[in-house]
Amino acid sequence: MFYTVGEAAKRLGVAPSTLRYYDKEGLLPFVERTNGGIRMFKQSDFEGLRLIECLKKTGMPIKDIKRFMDLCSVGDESISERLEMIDRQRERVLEQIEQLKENLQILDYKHWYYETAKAAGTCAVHDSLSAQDVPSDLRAARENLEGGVQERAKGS
Amino acid sequence: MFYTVGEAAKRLGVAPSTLRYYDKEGLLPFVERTNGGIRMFKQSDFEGLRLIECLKKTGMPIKDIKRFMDLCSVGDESISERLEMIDRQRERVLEQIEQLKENLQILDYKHWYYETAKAAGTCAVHDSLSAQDVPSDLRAARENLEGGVQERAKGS
DNA sequence: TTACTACTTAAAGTTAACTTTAAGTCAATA
DNA sequence: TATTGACTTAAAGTTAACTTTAAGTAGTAA
Repeated sequence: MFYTVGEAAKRLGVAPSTLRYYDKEGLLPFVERTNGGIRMFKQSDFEGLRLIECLKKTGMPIKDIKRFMDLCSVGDESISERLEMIDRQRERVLEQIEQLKENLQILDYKHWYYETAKAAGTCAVHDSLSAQDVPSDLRAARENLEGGVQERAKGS
Repeated sequence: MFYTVGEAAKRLGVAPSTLRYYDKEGLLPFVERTNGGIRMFKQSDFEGLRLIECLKKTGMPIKDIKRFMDLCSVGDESISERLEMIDRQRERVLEQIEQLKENLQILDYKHWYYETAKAAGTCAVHDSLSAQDVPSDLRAARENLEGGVQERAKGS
């Protein structure tokens, strides 16, 4: 029912040194030790580790994750603050997704750009193309990419 | 019609040292200089910079961005390879979005968890709750978070 | 011509998040 | 009891992406 640091690391797909580092940074106050000082990860510890993974993957720095874990340790009096941290992180994730979607549009435009150039054998094919030659769902991204400041004279 | 490094940095919302660093790393081969050696950013340079921003924000390392810029410099013979790089990056972005959405679900569950705990004044309220007490759209996230390995005896 | 501000480079410094190393300990097996 | 492999800590090393510093140059305004 218990895992050593190596077994826990394998189960989580991280290096043992990573778990020791997290422990040293105070992210794993819930992990107990044997008399000999060896860490014993129990089933329920993996729930905390899964949350840490979630916070890390959504860009929360180690220090802030430690803050959250400290709040968990003090008990019920910190519920409101924990809720606030979760809500702030949720909003950051929504922003990240929006940002990625916007950048995805630019990559979609570039995909079309190079597909078209590849078919023509040269990027110069785009010199004679205007907005209506660009697939409608990519026009906004093209504007975004090119700054939309000035219109290039076509066919000149 | 030209920008110094400081003006370009301001327009892009980055530090001048960042643009100098990018230039040193070979990301800005298109930026020209005055006789005196001062960088002159022209309108069209901002298109390249916008693409660099896109690649950076989607997690591409500086080295790979340099690779892409080098490909741009060689001309039409590198179109296919540039297309491949764009396509690979597109897929990474789709993966990132999926990952973020999954982690968002966990945060949504935690939001509900702490809202409920806050209302009850204690996290212990969750000890007496079972799967059907969890909003249906959050059950999957709860399973994900708790590993779903074992069912806790209720009310014991 | 003298200030003055922003520019230049090279090199060193910073930060986050690990990873590696060194020296030693624990626990199970031959 | 001795060996083996995984564990322990502290401290140093790594990497990416900048930022800062130092020493000097460019270009403009008085």
